[in-house]
Parts: sequence; structure tokens; C-alpha cells
Amino acid sequence: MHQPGGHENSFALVHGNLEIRPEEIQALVDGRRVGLTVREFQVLLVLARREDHVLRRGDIYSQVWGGQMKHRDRSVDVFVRKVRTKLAHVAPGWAYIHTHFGVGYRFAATPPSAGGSNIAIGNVSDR
Amino acid sequence: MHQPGGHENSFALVHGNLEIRPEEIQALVDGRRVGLTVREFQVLLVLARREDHVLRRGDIYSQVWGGQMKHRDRSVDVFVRKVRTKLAHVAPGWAYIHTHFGVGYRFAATPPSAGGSNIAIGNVSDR
DNA sequence: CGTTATGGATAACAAATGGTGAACGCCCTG
DNA sequence: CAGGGCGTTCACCATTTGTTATCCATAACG
Repeated sequence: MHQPGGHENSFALVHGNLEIRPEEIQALVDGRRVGLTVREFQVLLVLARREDHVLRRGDIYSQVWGGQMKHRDRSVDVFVRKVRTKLAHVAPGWAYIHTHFGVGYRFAATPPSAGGSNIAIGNVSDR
Repeated sequence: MHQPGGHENSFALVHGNLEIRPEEIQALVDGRRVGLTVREFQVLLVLARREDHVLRRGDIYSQVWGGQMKHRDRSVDVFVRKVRTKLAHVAPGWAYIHTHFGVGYRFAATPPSAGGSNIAIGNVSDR
């Protein structure tokens, strides 16, 4: 994580059934490990720290990778997907990272059925 | 948004039940997301920044799209309508963007019933 | 009233954006 | 040195958004 000269805020975050432990680089859902890699964890952490706020890709990027995000860099997207996949594996039906088209992503732990009983499988993007 | 070399004024605006967060490109009505797209949001923002002032189409256009608005370009109108629709969806009865015939638009958060109990459905244009 | 100007409403089409799956290269470990 | 885990990058495709044209309603005006 890129915070030049800064310490990691180390208190655990709890959102819904998800617990995030910065010092341990661990994310737990109802006590079960999500199994995120370091990068994946960082992306989730950055988002979760600003619950319910829309973060631009560039902001997420600079906080995790440091520096300026190159034009058309898809790193953030790819990692968001990886995180989503692993979270979905442990917490089926829940949604945590919401897409804001043309802007970025927003963290909000959303229980199943909230947001409508979608018969469709695909993702829905917020705005 | 076109502000060559300029920074986005980033403090939230609040008008009536409407909150506008430039940084997040988010508009909220009583906490509920309006769901505007980036362009739609920009149009609303430009208007809201000059609450109660009538802005000419050309001004709105140049601030959002940049450059000079071409003769008979209806972009502004189309987006005003889109914004109105989405706002109406979340805040029934309220009016935010008022038409000034032959001139342009004016932002003013107006609660229901203010402005008369119109039985008619259509729009009313100010002057 | 009849005509013209102006804005509202839709829809068709084009472009931008993000989801996905997979290939690669690196590094570590057995 | 083979295998596995991880981060990075690419390419393809579905969806969402932006742009433009057209038709319709209404205001302005003689």
C-alpha cells in the first residue's frame, strides 16, 4: 500500500458479515477466510475504508500501486473482479463492490435479495 | 467537464432534499442515489452551482462539453430532460430545473405543491 | 386563430466502458 | 528445473452511455 511515511491504520473493519483485518491482511466472512492475495486485499481495503463513497479508478490505483494510473490501465478492474469472485465464493448472494459506470467503484456490503431478486445472472452496474 | 487546467470544485452542494457530490459524481435525494450518468451529472452540477440564475444553453454547453455550441444543437435539452426524469423518479413532485423560454434553464429546488396544485400533467415553463 | 419559434419526447445508431477469460512472465520452493 | 502462486497485460464481447435526427406539444405573436 502506498502511503509514503505513513502507518497502516490497523483496526479491524466490520461491514455486514465481512471483517477486514489490516494488520493480518485477512478478510473473513462469518469467520471463514476469503483467501485474498496481498494486492486483492489492498484493493478491498481501500474501498472498504470509504464505505458508500464512490472512488475513481485513479484514486484506487494511486492508493494501492502508487503513482499515476496510466490511461486505459485495467489493473483495478481486474483486481476488483478477483476480489468479487473470492467474496462470492464465501458469501453467495452478497455484493460488496458496486460499479459506477464511467467513474469507479463503491464499497457497500449488501445482503442477498437486497437489490431485487434478479433472475438474470450477469452483473448490474450502478451509477 | 471543461475547465482547462482547473480543478473540480469538490465540496458537496445541498439544495433542498438534493445533495450533489462533485468528487463522487453522485447526486442524492434524501440519501437515495439519483443514478445520473457522468454527462447528466455535469449538466445538473453546472446549473446547481448557479442556483436561481438563468443560464443560457450556450453557457451550459461550453461548461460541460467545451467549445461553442453549434446552432440548433439540442444536446443540452436532451440531457436536461434525462436529468429531470431521473430526479422525478426519486423525488416525485419536486422540480429542480426550470425552463426559461427562449433563454435557457434555471436551477431551483422546489418542493411539491409550491407553484400550484397542477392538475395538468405537462410541463410549465417559467419566464 | 394561424403561423412560427422553441422546447419536450423518442428512437436509432455510434462510441465508450467494464466484465471475463486467458496467456505471460516472475519468483519461490520442492 | 518443474510446478504453483501471483501480478500484469491483452483481447474479446456485452452492456451502458452519448449523439443525433425526427416528430410532437406548446408558447409567442401578429
